[in-house]
Amino acid sequence: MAKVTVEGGRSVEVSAGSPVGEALPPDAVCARVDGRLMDLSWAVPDDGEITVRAVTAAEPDGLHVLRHSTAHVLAQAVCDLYPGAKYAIGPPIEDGFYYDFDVAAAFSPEDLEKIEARMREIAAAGQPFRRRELSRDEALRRFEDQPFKREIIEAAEAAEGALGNRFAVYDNDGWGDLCLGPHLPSTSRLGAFKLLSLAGAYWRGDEKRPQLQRIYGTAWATEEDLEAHLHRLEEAERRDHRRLGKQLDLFSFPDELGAGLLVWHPRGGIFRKAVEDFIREIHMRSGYQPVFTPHIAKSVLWETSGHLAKYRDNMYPAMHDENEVDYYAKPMNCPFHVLIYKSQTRSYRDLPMRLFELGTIYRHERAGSLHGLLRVRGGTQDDSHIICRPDQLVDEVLRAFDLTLEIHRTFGFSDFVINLSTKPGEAIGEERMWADATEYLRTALDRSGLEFSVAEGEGAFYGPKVDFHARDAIGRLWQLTTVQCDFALPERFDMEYMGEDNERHRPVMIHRAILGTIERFSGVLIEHYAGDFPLWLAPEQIRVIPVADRHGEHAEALAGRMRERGLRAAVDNSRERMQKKVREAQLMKIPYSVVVGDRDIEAGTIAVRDREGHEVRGVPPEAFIEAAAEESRERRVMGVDLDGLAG
RNA sequence: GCUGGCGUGGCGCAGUCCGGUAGCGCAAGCGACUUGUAAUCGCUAGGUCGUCGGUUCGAAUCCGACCGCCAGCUCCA
Repeated sequence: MAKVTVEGGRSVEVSAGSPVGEALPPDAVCARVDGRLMDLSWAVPDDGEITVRAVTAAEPDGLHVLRHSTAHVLAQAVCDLYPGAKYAIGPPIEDGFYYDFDVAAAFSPEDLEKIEARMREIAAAGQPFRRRELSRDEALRRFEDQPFKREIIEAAEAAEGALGNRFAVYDNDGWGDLCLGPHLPSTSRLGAFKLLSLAGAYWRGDEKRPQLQRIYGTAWATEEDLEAHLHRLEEAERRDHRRLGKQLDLFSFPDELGAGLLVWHPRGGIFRKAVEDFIREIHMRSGYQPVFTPHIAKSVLWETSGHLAKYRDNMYPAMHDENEVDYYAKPMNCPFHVLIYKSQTRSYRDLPMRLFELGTIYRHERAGSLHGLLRVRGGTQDDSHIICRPDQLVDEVLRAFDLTLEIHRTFGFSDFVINLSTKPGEAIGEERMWADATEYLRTALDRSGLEFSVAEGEGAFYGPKVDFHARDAIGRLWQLTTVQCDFALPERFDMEYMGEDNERHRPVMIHRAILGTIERFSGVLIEHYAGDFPLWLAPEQIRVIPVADRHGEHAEALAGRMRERGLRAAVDNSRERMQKKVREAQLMKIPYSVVVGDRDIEAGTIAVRDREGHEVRGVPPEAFIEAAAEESRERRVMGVDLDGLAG
């Protein structure tokens, strides 16, 4: 006999060797024993007492198991329907799971329906997942015709002699998969699932290895959870900046320009200018100096900087000019800023020098990684290089953090995930520099009191960095800010300053971009606000709508007064009905619509409507104009209280 | 870059499987209506069907290349 104590519950006596599941409530999907997740069928050892915790699909670990088992059933269904299919790996992922296959013909969306239907049959059949442990040889024999499984077995053994050379196999109804587990007790316990998409994926993520077909799915404990997730996907779709960019007439990517290259339309231009004006203003206020640099430079600059050696894959090919040297479009602004620094002998009194530029860069990103504004080939960074003495570095990094938080707060972001990224495989500079630079950043982070985690090997090729990821309105994280520490470029460019001791010293450099690129940041803002920009960012802030043609002149006068107060106001004088104009203004997500007709002209009032459809009549025009001008000037995220204006 | 899917007036789509030289809605222009909070009615114009090449009596439709877009290629039994 053995005694099983269920955490937060009672103790049960069970006979030795009986499944731990017998002691657990029926909604358990697996058990946590000594911190390890085990199948419900795991046999209780006969001697002692154990404490176990029931894990249900309502908690992350349980959901993970549920998704893992769903992936397993996906592979089973594929093997049923496509004899000879080779199956590779199928882990649970955030919100779902995937499984990679090698099958003769490409899957089509119709195949997904068939596969999903087969999965439902398997679920309905209630097949138990049975765990067995095999020796290496047995396992190899068991997966004789499954090359990916064989490779996993061989690699696992080479790596760690996993499980002491025992390999777990989960079988249900004759079909089995190599898997550490745990799994659900039965396919009948699968939750609500749906196959979502198809994609290619390299075996082991290596582009030199065979490309497999990946099927993505999502799985949840309940139908309601699944519905909620599908709803979130729709919500993300509704916010898609590429769709909104078109709808709001902000920008476009004409084919004629080339992939990843865009033009900003007038409405997008106003929006972008609002972003840039703010960014310039706050940088000037924070002790940065504006600089301007060209878009191309001779190859020698990129040789010195190390870009041709380490960053060439991301650069556009050279421009050849007969009888002249090659030129390259710049993928970064740093070398130019270095040249500005080096234009004269610098004193320790000149430091820190904070050079700021909205610098346009060109990067030949892989064709398949381009994604609207979020990944472009030509973009403009809010780029700064802070050149300082080593003893100033920590303070300068802290100042950069402060500026980062202030800027993001203004744009409506307040929740961040922060990473300290360390030396990558491809890097320049001595080990010593890397260690020092990383230590400075860590010190600054510690002093800032910000929470952070370390991302090994994720640094830039010239130095370690701190990245800020902002959480948006629907909980997604976006990498925006990067603050990078660089001891290498000052060395390469032989940057110096005269110290107090009348000796030459080497400065250090901080690279930092707070928004990242204006393009990418704009994409994030569009998705964050779903196009409903705060007033100060809205291309058209107020649309004045005359009820009938005869009110046009009055509307124009009103809009004129708004413009005098610095507001971006326009009159809709198209020959449409007023209702149509209201609809139009709302579809264009214009923050405020102002309607004027006979009654207003007579009473000297206006009717104000926000883009959510909230409407207030009888508002004194000056009160509204004043409130809106203030909202815009102060770059508020929240709109004015319309009800408070009604007098 | 790779795998799969897609590309038809400014925008959103049908037509492509089973070749016979294009259709709808919105937007645009014109006319009528002059309207109080999410689409008034009518008329008109607009497309060498991404590009180039091939097959065919004939290609939006079939084949090839290229360009562009979309999903993924990071999560490692």
